[in-house]
Amino acid sequence: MVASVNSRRRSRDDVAGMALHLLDEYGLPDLTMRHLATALGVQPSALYWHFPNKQALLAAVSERILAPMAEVSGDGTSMHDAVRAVGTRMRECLLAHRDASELVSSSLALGLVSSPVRPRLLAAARLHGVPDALAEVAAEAVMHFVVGFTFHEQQRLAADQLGLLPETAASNLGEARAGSPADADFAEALTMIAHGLEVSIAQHRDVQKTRRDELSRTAG
Amino acid sequence: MVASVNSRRRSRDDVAGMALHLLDEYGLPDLTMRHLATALGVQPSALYWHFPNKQALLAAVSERILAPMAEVSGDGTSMHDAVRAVGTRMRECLLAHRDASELVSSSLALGLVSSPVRPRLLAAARLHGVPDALAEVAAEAVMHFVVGFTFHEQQRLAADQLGLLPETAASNLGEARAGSPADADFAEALTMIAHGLEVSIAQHRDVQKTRRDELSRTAG
DNA sequence: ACCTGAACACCGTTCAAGT
DNA sequence: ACCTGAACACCGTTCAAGT
Repeated sequence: MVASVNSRRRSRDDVAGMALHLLDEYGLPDLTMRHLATALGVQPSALYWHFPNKQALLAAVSERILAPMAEVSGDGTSMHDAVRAVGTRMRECLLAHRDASELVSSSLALGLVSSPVRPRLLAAARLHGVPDALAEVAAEAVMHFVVGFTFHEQQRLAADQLGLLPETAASNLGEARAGSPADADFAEALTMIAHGLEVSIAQHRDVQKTRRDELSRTAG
Repeated sequence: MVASVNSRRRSRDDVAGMALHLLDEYGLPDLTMRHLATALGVQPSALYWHFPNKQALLAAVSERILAPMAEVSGDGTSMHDAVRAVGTRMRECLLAHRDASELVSSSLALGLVSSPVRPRLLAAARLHGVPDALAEVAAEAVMHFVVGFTFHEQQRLAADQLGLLPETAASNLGEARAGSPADADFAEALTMIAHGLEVSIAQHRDVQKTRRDELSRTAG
């Protein structure tokens, strides 16, 4: 059923690629070393030549899922926009693959994959003269919110697809449509976090200014 | 090694209680139906009289972990304080038990346990005349941030305990000390979210006022 | 009402040995 | 360098049968 069961040797990338394919097709619970090996036309033990263990394999898959994050940068008009752009993009990455948020959440928590939010928010901060420390705090808030929100969202989607809902039904179409209510909730909460960052920046500037004033007063 | 292997019948609560005990003692990966049964002096299949499956059992454990949330209420001086109080309390609940955030995260995502943040923030909102919708959005942001942050924090702790760190070492003592750097990061990010809520509230009030003004203008 | 015994259908991982 | 074959030490869950 799945292609490439011929006798050619597999590369590390082939393995990760097939794993991502199986993830989309059958979901995380069925992404087992044994199924993956079968799909590649190989014995399960063969996978351990390419990856030391399953978690390492899943980390490689996580990196593929987050790859499109490279395309977004915080070069917007403000930190506010950067937070929204990066957060929105990350949710898109996670929604693009089945069970991706659960997978990425664990890779991130285990430290096997680095935050895709942090470097982009740091870059934006430097562009706008905002201290790194504030960007780091915002990056944590954004990343955890996005992963948590999308995890919740995706788990509900998976439950729906198993036909566990009573009335409203699976809202048809596996793909999340553009105007979903979750979209609005997500956007609102993300905006709230962005607002919080702006307040923190303003407070920081106030403190700086007060310090300067005191300094010039004692000096003058 | 673990008590209560006598012949008395077990209640649902006994099972959940022992599960929480095993969680603290051996961690989530070793919290298996078989280990739990052994600790209770019972066959694995016996557990399925008390719970339909493992996830339901884990949901019961999650509820025990979150039980202390009942003690906190949003009756502080402001919404800002309510957000901080509830968020801080939730993190304390999760840090009080090994691997608790991973466990609770999945129960929450599966919808087997309801948000402990939502009702408390809603209560606070009513007290302060803030619309429910804003409290709901804030509740989502706070909950996901807290769970995500603490998940990350706890996973690092678990890794440390397995002696996987090179230098700084496991910062001794399994218990998280009061002055940990994670505490400060957490507090800062939570404050940022609280600030964001305040901005959203202010914006809402502005919109309301503008509407009232326009109304009285067209009416007068 | 609560539990046993036995089975079913799986897992991830290791490791000597092959090519 | 890359993979096979076979095993090890596990899982969650079901279900007839017992008391």
